[in-house]
Amino acid sequence: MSKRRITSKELAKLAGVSSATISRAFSPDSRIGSATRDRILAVAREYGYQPNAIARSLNNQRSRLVALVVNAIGNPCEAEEQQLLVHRLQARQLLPIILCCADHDDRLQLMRLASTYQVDHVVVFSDMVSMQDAVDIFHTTKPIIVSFEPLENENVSNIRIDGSAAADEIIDKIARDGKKRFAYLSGTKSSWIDKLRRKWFADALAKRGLSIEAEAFGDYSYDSGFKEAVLLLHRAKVDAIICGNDVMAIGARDAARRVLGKSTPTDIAIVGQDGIAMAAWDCNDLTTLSLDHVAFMDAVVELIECHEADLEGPHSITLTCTARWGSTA
Amino acid sequence: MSKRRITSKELAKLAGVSSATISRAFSPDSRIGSATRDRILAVAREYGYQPNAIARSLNNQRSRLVALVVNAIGNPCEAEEQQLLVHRLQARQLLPIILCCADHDDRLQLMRLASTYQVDHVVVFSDMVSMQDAVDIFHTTKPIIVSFEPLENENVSNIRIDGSAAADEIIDKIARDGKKRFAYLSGTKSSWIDKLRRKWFADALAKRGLSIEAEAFGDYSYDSGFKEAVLLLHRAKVDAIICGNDVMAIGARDAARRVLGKSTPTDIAIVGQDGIAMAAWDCNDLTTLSLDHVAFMDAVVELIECHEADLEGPHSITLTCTARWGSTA
DNA sequence: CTGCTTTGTGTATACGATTACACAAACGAT
DNA sequence: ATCGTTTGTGTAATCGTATACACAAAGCAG
Repeated sequence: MSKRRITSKELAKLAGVSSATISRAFSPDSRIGSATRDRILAVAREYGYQPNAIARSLNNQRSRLVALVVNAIGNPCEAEEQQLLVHRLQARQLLPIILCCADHDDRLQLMRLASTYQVDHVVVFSDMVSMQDAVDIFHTTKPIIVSFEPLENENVSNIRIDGSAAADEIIDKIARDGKKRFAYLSGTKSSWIDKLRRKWFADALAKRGLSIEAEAFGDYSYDSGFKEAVLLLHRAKVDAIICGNDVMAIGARDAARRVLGKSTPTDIAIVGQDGIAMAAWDCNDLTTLSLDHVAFMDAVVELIECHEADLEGPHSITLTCTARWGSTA
Repeated sequence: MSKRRITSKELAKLAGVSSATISRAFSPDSRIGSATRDRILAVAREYGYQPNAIARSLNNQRSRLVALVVNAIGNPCEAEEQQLLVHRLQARQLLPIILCCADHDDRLQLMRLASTYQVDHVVVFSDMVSMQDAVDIFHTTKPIIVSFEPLENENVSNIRIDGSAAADEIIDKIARDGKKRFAYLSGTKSSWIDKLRRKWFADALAKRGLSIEAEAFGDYSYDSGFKEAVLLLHRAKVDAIICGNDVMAIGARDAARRVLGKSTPTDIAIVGQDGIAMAAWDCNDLTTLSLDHVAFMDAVVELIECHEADLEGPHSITLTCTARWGSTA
């Protein structure tokens, strides 16, 4: 029943040493006799002693906490990456704090709250947060922010994603299949990453004298993909829809199939983005502009390690997307 | 550039008051003149001062950190719940630390690490961790553990889930449709929750003189559902498969369709469990034993609030599952 | 055996907030 | 005008650890 946790001072008494020695027993490279250390660790185990990380953080000025700013946990498009990152952080004895919020103001509030916990690193996945906000809120703790916005800021490291070649490849195939009228279904109205993705495809189309003829905005969810596709297909005669992510693409395909009775890729081509595992499921088999999530999260960890090692300045990594061919385009 | 965060003592000097007064300005119900408070808050905003949560936690003995022990983030079956819970925690100014690990030993290590951060609450979703382990590791901090294991322990609050009625309903329908030979595809070999779910269906079958004739074990993933279903259908002539979760059910359905050329529900009935959003997608339309995730997470929060309010003793809540009817059974 | 370095340990302080206690000023009632 | 209460603020201790510094013991070279 909630007995108070034993402190180093109390353990010191029990082990007949000073509290400083207790601390040293738990620090790998500190001057301490190996006999003393072994004895202390034994007594510690006996009494269930573990150094208090909160107190250590206060003293150290390092919390080993990492804030992860995300749009959503539930959406598979992000969840896969989050899972990979969380595992990698944990392997380094870093604990992830998830900041997840749909509403913009709440998100800033949340980031302010997390910043009071003196997080060592901040990973901003959410493209709704501007780099400037993130820098402002976290500037005092440790100013590395891993993000994907191509903004040059001395305190921000970022990862850039280039999908132009893969988008070109995909558009090439679809155009050669005879499709002529393209629609783009965005995930959000305001995010820059959505605009970037759209540009990859718009450029690929322009190269072939084509263009985005119809457009709609969803919220990265299946339901929005379904609904917007229905509306889109009713108001415009398009034979290809490029979607902002895979989940919306699945929704759009279901809409085309079910509501309009069209089949892919004969009647209409559907393209997703992200390359999540679900896209490759037999029932989906989506053609999608795919990002290597493992490489992506490795890059995030690389940036974090640069920061842990106190390497100065911003760092930048660029990743290239590839096309995953399915039966929808 | 990583300027040190300003402290209350420094701000005190700037505002011409003592650090105690600074602290009071940030504590809602403390004796402080409203003029002083306003002035301090203004100066604080100007210098970007925010009380250091780590220091406060050390003094308070309350970290406002919550450990969430989960099997996976990436699996949609859990992710939806996690998302709901994270939102609810954040609304209460509680920050969630995710502990996510497939491997059993790592998980215990991770829990030990989190416990050194003096988390206020622990929510154990992962059914691979025994209550005893959780109680042992977290007994010193705050001993409330919200879990689903029906174990009576004075320091553990739990949520029980009853799906027996819904399972009965589902089996009834399938049996009336003429299906006679049932298989059960488990999510894990060792978890008690999986055994519980299996029992609901086994009991419903027994009531009708039927039984589980074939069995297989997966890992809650699509791929394992697909693979195990193929093996299962090759070695046993079954016409219904009950799956440990929805994702495996989708895998099993794809296997039956694609590899065996069977269609649902005519040739074979497939049943999932969880009732995730994806199960209702047009392309899946799964029949599933569904749990109300909102009610579920509300229950978790209710237990946490009991604990925040220092209500003594363990608390227990029971939730009932319902059947969601789709086109797969 | 002397002087110097290394090793192991204790003492005391810092980390940045909260809060019990003390006390002065202001206020109200008689 | 006096006493008692309330209000606002400062002082100092506390939370649990890490570490700079001091110092004794031990090891070693000459």
